[in-house]
Amino acid sequence: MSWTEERIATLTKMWEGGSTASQIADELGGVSRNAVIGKAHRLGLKSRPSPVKAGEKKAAAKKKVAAPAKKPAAAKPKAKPAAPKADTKPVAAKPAGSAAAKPVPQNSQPIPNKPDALPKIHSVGPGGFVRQGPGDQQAPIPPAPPRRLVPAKPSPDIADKTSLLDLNDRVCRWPMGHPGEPDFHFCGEKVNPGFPYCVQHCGRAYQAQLPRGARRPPPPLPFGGPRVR
DNA sequence: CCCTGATTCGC
DNA sequence: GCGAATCAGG
Repeated sequence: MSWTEERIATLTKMWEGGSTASQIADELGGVSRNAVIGKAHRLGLKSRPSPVKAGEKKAAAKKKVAAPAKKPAAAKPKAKPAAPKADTKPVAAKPAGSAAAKPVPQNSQPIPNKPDALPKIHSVGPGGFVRQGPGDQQAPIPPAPPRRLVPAKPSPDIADKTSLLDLNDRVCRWPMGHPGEPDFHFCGEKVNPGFPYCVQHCGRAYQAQLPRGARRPPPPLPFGGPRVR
């Protein structure tokens, strides 16, 4: 599988929408969870509630498939348990799941006022995502949001449709239209229990193997099949 | 054990 | 660039 524009768009949206890498991989199909994560990082989007936080150890040397030949005397400065970096402070960015957890109200954002904030102009792509300019490196996001960001609905056009953000284990995930397009949404019907799709779409997703010679005409593909323009 | 994302590194 | 292997935390 290759990373087409549409697949990348879906990945980006789902990633930013809070879906897990597994869910994204599952939705895209043909790729592993690792592939999704790897791609996400390469795309520049990252940083999500990761179980592994600062202070990791890079001690373990990775050895993949049987190493064919080692480089002679190619010492790699790898393991470096020492040199504890003291630069990053543990910015407690708890999801604030239990709001009343701490009676001590940790100071909220000092609201980094930016008097010189340039009125950046973003172009908005189909589906409502904000395009990044060429050298527009996503800004470091200095103020770590104390709570999980919930992206607003991309567009009112699909307010009554089942958007990516509306997906859960109980609604049909059959895609309607093409990712990245303004009206892209999901079926949203109640799922056939045990399946990711409703009864109707299960019938499309899972088709019985017919005996030879009794082939069906066209197996309908997800995403509406090949694009017709 | 399961899950998660991060990272490395051979391809 | 890609992604399996591996890691590490929950």
